[in-house]
Amino acid sequence: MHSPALEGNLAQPVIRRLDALRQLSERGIALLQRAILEGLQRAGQGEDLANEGDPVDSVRIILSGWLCRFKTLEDGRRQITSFILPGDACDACVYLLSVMDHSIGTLTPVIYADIKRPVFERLLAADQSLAQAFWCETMVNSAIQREWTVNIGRRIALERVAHLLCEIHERLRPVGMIDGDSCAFPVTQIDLADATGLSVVHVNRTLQELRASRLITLRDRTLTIMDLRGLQNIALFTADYLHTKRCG
Amino acid sequence: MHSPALEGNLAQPVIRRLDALRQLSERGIALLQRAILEGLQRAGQGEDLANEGDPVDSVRIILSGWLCRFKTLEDGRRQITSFILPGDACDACVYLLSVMDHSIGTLTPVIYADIKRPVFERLLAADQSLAQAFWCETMVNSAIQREWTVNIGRRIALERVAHLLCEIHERLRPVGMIDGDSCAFPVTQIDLADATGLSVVHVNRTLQELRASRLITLRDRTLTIMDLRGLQNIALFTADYLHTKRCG
DNA sequence: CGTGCGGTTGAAGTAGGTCAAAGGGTGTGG
DNA sequence: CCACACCCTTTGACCTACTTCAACCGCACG
Repeated sequence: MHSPALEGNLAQPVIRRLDALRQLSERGIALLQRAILEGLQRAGQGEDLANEGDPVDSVRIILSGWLCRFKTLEDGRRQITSFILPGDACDACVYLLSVMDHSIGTLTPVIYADIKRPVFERLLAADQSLAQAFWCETMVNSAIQREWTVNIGRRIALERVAHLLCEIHERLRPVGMIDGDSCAFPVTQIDLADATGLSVVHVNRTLQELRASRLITLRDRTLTIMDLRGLQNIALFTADYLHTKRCG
Repeated sequence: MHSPALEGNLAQPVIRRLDALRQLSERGIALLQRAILEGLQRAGQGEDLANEGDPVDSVRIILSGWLCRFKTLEDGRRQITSFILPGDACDACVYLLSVMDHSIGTLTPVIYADIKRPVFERLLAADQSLAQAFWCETMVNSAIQREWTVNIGRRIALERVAHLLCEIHERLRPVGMIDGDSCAFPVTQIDLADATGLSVVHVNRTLQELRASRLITLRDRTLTIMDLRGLQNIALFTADYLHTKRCG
């Protein structure tokens, strides 16, 4: 686990993700890679990396594993506001706000880099392409959050679940986590319900409908999209909001 | 309208907003004020300032008037994803994405400053406090968007509408647009429905319920919150996510 | 071998949607 | 100055997509 080769691989998803948004300079890549290796951390499944109210003083970059942001109402109702996938920088900039207004929990074991704020700021100052890539990432996250608002506000259950699956599929691709038409999908139906604003029971029935329509298979934490076009159609999905083209 | 005094006043909401997030330097204020005055624009009510797919090459800072961001599905369903209030910088950073993934429409006549990207970037480079304030603003907007996800996903109609009213009230305060317990509220029930993910009919009945509970008055585009604590209670509202304390 | 979690099923209830029509205010054109 | 049109609001009746409750199943794990 501590051979240079393996460690180099660890940073791959992040670099792929950022480089897809904004071409990184060689120097930027090297600096980033070093910062990542110096801040390596692990967390188990079902842990909360941060809670509402916590002070924020570092940036976390996810190297492997899935997480989710969520908020909980006083009476226990829970809403997942986004999924954080390998290569995502969670809180690249949230730290500007000093205090967490939401929580972050792991859905799987996770390997991440914890980069202290001053280190991160030096990183951005040292390489313009890195700074721009991180800002782009932040803006894409905002765009995703807007789309979730639309999804939950105006799509019916079937469209809503389908849309979420399309989004995750599309986001996993650039970081190389799609294998054919399948991908890991470590999200329980409970999580899916909390992410879509539906009840577990209804998510269950909705998934069955998607399966019955031969659009997807979802078993043993593996999602297979059998008919991507079909799924996108019923989801009213267009990938524009993910801004996968290079920006800036 | 073109006396220096009046023009100075125009920029007030923006400066108050940004300064509340991150104390601005004298120099920063002066630079910002100049950039604003050089880019003054107007728009009428019901105009779209930008549409999905449009290229983005400037930042708009709202000096007076209300706008909303929204997305429309193919079949006409519409979701407002946020309200843009006086003092807000719409797209302070969205321009990084090059293409709009949503539209922006006016709810009232609007006065705004259109600042071209290179000018804006020079502004940020010239004064650190301005740069930080704008980034903070962007992060607060993300936080608001997350809360909307929670609102629409997990709150019932009554809570949801109440929460939206609380939020707007709270956001108008720092820019000095609250008069006692009243404020302008140029949002139709149609808009309210599109913002909350409800139907117009149900928004209407929900408002009546809030009125019957003597929590609010809403007539002639004026909102009066008669019992703020009560409204916040049923909305499960806490202002934390608005990060009104200085940050950074 | 129990215990607990996630998934599945059925039955019954309800929050909120849809449809349709009517009322009030305002602006416009004849 | 009236009439008409348009937009927003309001109301009533009916409908349904989704929730809730409750139970059961299968599987992994201690």
